[in-house]
Amino acid sequence: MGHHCCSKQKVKRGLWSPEEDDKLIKHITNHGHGCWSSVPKLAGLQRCGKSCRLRWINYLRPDLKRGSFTEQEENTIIDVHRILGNRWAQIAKHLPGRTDNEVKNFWNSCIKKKLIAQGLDPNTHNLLSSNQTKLLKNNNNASDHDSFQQETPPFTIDSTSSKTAQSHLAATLLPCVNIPHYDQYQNSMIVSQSDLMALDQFAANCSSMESNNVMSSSGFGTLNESTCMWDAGGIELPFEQQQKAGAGQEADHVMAQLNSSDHLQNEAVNTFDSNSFDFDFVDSALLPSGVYCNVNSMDQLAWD
DNA sequence: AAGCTCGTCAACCGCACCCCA
DNA sequence: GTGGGGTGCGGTTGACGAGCT
Repeated sequence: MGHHCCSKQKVKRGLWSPEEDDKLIKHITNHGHGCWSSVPKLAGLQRCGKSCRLRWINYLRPDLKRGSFTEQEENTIIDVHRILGNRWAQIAKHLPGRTDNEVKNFWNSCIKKKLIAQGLDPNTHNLLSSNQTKLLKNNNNASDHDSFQQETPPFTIDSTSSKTAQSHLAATLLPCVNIPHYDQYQNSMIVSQSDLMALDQFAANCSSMESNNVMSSSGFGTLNESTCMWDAGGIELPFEQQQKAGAGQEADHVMAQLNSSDHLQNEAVNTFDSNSFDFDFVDSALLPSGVYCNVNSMDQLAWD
């Protein structure tokens, strides 16, 4: 079945020969691609326009970067994917010289496995249960864990969410504070049962939040879905609790940032169970990766 | 050496969107 | 408003090579 753009003509399919590449390069160099459907005829190729376009974009374009992905590129992909999901073209825009196809292949063949190996759901970036991890390792296929995605929609929790959705925040919190540079922190991601319970309690207490609060690689934030922009300090932690936990200067800085937005603070403070949350854990989990203090390119992204 | 399995990646397919007549 | 052509995008396929038995 050919493309509608070339259904009337006899077209060649499959791998491109060097001669075909030459013809396409010469044509586009001399004339530009213009209307892709007319390129094969003008370039003397027995291909459809769509195939020419793909070949040019994914392989022949002069500004393409070759070689394997760098660690920095890998981290960027993970960070952007956490926010955008499988929007490969958007992700590729943050990696100069890389194509959506390249990013997608790299994700499916490499990153996905790494995340699963670390017990993270590659779709949601949430911490997987041991059962889910086993399942994903056995069936390393995106379609196999769609069910997880449906049960745990990524990163969103709002005032209308069910208790299940709210407690999803707890599951979201853990991986998000560690993922950003998972290769650096994978060995330090030690989470006790009591921490998990405390987080769950924290999530349960956040029942009156407004808007959609999400976790970014840069820490707590609020994603305005209509604008796709981040607001700082979407989730507020009570100041006295940080003090009680003995958080130091960095925590002060954090709280100063958080307190600058009192949007949710009062409700969070009012509903927070001061005895059930381990701030030492939050402190140790957040601050080492500089999640509050560094406003990096990922923040800029949300935003785009 | 031959056959098999698995991973990678180029290419294809089908759908959605945009633009224009 | 609408239909058709062109384009972009994400999911999927299949060829190919490396490693293993």
